[in-house]
Amino acid sequence: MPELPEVETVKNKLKDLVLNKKIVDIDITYPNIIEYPDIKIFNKEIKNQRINDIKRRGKWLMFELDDYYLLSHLRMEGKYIIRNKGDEREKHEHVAFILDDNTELRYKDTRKFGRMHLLKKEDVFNQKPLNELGLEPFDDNLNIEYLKQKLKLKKLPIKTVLLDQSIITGIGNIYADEILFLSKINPLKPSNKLNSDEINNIIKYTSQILKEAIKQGGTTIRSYESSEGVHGRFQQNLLVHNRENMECLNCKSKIIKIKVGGRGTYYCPKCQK
DNA sequence: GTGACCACCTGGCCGC
DNA sequence: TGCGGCCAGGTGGTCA
Repeated sequence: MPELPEVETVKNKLKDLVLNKKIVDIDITYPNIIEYPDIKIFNKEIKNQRINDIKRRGKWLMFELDDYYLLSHLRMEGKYIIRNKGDEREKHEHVAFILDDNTELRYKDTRKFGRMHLLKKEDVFNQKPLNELGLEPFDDNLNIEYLKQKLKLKKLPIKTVLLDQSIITGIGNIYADEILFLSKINPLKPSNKLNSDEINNIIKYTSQILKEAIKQGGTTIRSYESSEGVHGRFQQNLLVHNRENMECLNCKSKIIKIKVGGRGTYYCPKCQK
């Protein structure tokens, strides 16, 4: 499932492939992917827009066009692929952006969870979905005062709160487990019970883990791979996630799996009291 | 305002 | 071997 490092990897890969190309046509076979605006307007407005840059905010890919930003969230299994114009459409390829060099940028999403928005450039940061996002993990403003303020009213388990994109954006289920393991915090601990050292550790390890994951090209787990079939290597670095019944790399206890807020959560009961 | 629950989806896995 | 049911999970919507 693409989290921040995977989206960053996709962004960098796509920049090599589609920058400065013009979208001359579009073919959408699963309209629900288009969240905003109405699909007829989307179809009309995106034509003849050039892809001038690709950015990222949290888990959102931002294609900077002439007049608009095309925002794309990959959710669980979304990926982008380049094909030649007219190549047979493969299963699960729901959107084809036909480019001016006789290639097509295709959005493929097995589970159809991904969503796209087309927003006027001047509006993009002050309307949904970007205006609801919290700080980037590498933002200098992500400090103990900020996080303490955000956590003090939250009684929910810290694992659940780490997944709240309005506080820190970009953390998903895999990296939340890893951050809490390194921070030696039990995922069930109520957020408002964390002390300053624990909050500091979360800030420190969030940045450290995500930076390392970006360096490794993200994590390839289950069905996720980035565009063009690129596999991330960070899964080799995972300390607890997906390691149920295996030995803790720190204390040799058994890693256990529980549900927190409905999410599969892995942790070491001895290291994370 | 907060928190719990559900829907969206499909493929993989497990038990029978 | 084939079938049915459960599970995976990011996000938004609804309801208490």
